[in-house]
Amino acid sequence: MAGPYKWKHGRQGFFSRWTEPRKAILNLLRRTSKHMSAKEIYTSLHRYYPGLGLTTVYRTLDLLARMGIIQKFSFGDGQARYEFKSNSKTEHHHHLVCSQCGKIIDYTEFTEEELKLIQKIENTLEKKYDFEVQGHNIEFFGLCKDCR
Amino acid sequence: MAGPYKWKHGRQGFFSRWTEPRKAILNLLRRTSKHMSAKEIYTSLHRYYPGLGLTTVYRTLDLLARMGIIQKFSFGDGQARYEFKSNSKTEHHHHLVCSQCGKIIDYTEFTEEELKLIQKIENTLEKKYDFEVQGHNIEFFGLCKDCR
DNA sequence: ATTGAAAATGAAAATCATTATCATTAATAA
DNA sequence: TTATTAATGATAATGATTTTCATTTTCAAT
Ligand SMILES: [Mn+2]
Ligand SMILES: [Mn+2]
Ligand SMILES: [Zn+2]
Ligand SMILES: [Zn+2]
Repeated sequence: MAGPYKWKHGRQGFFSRWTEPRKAILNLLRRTSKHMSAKEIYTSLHRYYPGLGLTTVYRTLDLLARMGIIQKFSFGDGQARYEFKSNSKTEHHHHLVCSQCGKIIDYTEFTEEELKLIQKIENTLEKKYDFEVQGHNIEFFGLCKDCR
Repeated sequence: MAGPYKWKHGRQGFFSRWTEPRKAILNLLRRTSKHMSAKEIYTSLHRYYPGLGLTTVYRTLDLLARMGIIQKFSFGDGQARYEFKSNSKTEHHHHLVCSQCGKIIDYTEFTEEELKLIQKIENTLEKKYDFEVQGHNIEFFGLCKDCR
């Protein structure tokens, strides 16, 4: 009896095969500027990959999120939304969410002041609450141009 | 045939009767420091109000949120959570969310610097995006003391 | 006190996003 | 090739929230 099989494991042992569905889903999120839900991703890709199933979309999104490649958000409209997570700090951004129509606007204009303060706050929190800060979600909600 | 009936309308025309279930739900949220879900509120109150239905809890939470008395949150654990919204600025707070166990910690220690900067950012956003800011959600996520 | 319109309620059914099952297919080390 | 595991997708199950609908409650007008 042979010993256990060995696999070329994918990045960080999260998966072992970089398949078509996975590529397609990540590429879509890479390209789009939208904050897409699983259903939207499925509908968008199903056109080119008729075999693709919604289950695989959910599984892949979970996988990519666990790997830290994409970020999952709950904006409060009942479905999770995802976006590609750039590793460059300059592309980090926050959100403006219209509480009327649900539109989401990316907000990227950070001042030095802002960046420093956030860093300072995170340090304070780590000490005060013995909490390891991994990231933050900052959103401003209100009424967008069209919903005023 | 008499003309249309006239009603003493409740605050801002959102409702017309300040009933027992409504009082009970608001009072619970007023007292607790937790961030409770509809189900949790239902379970907690059902003990004292055996007639209370989960549907009424959902309806009342929606009502109170629309009135601006409570705030609805989506922390990403699959169910909405609610908390009483103090009108005093000193009680405004942000959240630390443990991505492992879901624990939510209120964070209230704001510096002058922090408050001013947030105000400044909101003003910038209003102009730049023609967006009427009504509030913000700021959360830091990571690992709590027990989950490190 | 009685009446009748409208509001509020709760049980049950419906909806909708997400997850679990399971049988099938694809990939690949041996 | 073959044996073994990974990946997939159809389907069923789950769980939170909403909708429907029949009943009860409230209250202004009589
Ligand atoms: Mn974004
Ligand atoms: Mn809180
Ligand atoms: Zn809008
Ligand atoms: Zn924790």
